[in-house]
Amino acid sequence: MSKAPFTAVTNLLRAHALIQERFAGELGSVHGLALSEALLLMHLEKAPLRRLTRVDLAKRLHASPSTVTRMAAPMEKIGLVDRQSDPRDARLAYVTLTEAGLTLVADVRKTLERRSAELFRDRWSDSEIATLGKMLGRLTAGELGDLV
Amino acid sequence: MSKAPFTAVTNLLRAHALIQERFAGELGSVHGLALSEALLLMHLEKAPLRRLTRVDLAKRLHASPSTVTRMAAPMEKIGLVDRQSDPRDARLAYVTLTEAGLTLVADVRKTLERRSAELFRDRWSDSEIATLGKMLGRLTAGELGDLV
DNA sequence: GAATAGTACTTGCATACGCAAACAACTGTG
DNA sequence: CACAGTTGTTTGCGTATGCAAGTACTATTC
Repeated sequence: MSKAPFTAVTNLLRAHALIQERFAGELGSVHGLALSEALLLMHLEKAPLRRLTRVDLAKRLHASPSTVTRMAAPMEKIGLVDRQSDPRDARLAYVTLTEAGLTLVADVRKTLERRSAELFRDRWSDSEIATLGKMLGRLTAGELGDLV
Repeated sequence: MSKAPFTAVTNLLRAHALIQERFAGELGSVHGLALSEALLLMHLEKAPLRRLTRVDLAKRLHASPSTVTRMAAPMEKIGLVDRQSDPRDARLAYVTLTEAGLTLVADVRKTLERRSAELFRDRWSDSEIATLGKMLGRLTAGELGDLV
């Protein structure tokens, strides 16, 4: 009965907290966004027609639909996203990326990519980083919404 | 300019969400605890004298001292932890693990270890799990408070 | 030893979030 | 077509959390 799985899980929890700390500050001060808002924009960027319904967004963000509704409201107010309805299904309310949102998300992505690289800057080889990414990806295989 | 670091980070965020989902439910229904409360108890279990000040706990939990204060209150009410003051420094208010807390945390640990093992059950060799744990540990090297 | 600076804890306030309920619209079955 | 069940969205409510300010105590500096 090894404790390796438990070690991996607790270390993952700590690594997650580290990422939150390192990323949230710059994201907020430079782009005025929370990490969760940045993720929302990046999911839209990757989606066909650059739009997703609230429930699809919720699945990708691992959040509840109500959270997405409330996150989208202020982002719509400042013009990063827009609301579209579907002529076939009047229940659907797409969150769509605006031009301003598209511009911002490109910058945000650059910030996040740079911070991610800094996270591994010391003592990590390229192949180690790739291995880590693949292993973590295997844990969540089958989920939708890749951001890269 | 590779995107491997960014891939690793986003996959880690997803893996974290997966763990939250998988662990929170059973932890709540079986032991009546939130994951954060379980982590608090496990940190106390590992600490010398099985006690920590609120700021030390906050560092280990990556939370604010006020959060620890508010987390400890109900756990003190149900007898899992106790409050001790330091005769040398009257500012300090240790959170100490009670006997009941010690008993509970042993069960909680078993639950978490079992769930952790299940997370890797398919398609993971022992050495892969160990490698993943070591890599994640390297990211947070230098932090205090190992839970294993 | 008195003043200043730093540390530990608590509390008021604002924010973020999930759940459950309400509502609207779609789907399928008879 | 009618009606029951399902799905998408919103909103009310309770909870969790961080920040900033306040309080109490300790450490430092002169």
